[in-house]
Order: sequence, then C-alpha cells, then structure tokens
Amino acid sequence: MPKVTSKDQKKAGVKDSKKRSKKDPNKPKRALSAYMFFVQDYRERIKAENPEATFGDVGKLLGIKWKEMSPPEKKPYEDKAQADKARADRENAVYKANLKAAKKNAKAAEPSSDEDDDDESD
DNA sequence: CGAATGATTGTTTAG
DNA sequence: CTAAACAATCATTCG
Repeated sequence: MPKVTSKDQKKAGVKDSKKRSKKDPNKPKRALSAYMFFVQDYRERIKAENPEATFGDVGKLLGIKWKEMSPPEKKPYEDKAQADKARADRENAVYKANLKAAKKNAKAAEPSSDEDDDDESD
C-alpha cells in the first residue's frame, strides 16, 4: 500500500532540507520530469493568468492545469523529459566510469584521500 | 526476478 | 536562501 507519492513523502516528514541522504559518491542524479519542463513553460503563463497568485496558489494552479492537460499536450513536455533522460543517461555513463575507476583504484579500501581526475576520453 | 522505496528535478512567491 | 505543494520518474536496493 505504500504507494508513497510525493505527498506521502512530505506527509512522512520527508522534506528536502539539504540533499536527502547521500550514499553514492557522485550519482548523476536523475533526469527531470515532464512536470519540470511543463512548469518551465507555464510558470510565466500561470503568472499571467494569476498575477496575484502566490506560491501556494500558483503552485497548485500549475499542478491542476497539468492534470487538466491532455496527454498529447503533455507529450511535448514528456518529450523533453525523455530528452533530459537521455542527457542523464550520459551522466550515468560517466558516473559508472567514475565508480569503476574509483573502485579499481580503491585497492586498500581506505577512503582517505582519493583524488581522481576525470578524463573524459570522448 | 519482483516490489518498494528512496532520491531527484524544477518552479512559484514571500520572509 | 529556503521552505512546501505540485507531478513525474526511475534507478537503486532489498527480499
């Protein structure tokens, strides 16, 4: 049942104060969501339609509009999301390379000062 | 192998 | 600057 949506996260008290936990050395994070791109384009529009709207209002309005949007309307945004995903994928490759290199370097298992220079031979 | 959960992404405005 | 609401996502990880 724990379908923990972002709402549950905040409900659980999981707010982002300063990065949430950090276990991996340098994860490429992830790609953005269609919503991110959607907002980037709508942020101005929402403000245009709701010049008096504040954080809570604009924020909600944006989400509502998003839901009101038709799949084909979000399509272009999803497309960007996928584009970002592709970009993230690249970071992922580098990330893995870094880990692999670091791991290979970490022979004594002593993470004291491991300075690895990144050389993207691309 | 499968489900779940966590981490992350970007924006808004106001104090 | 940071905080929370808004939605997506999707990769990692545990069983």
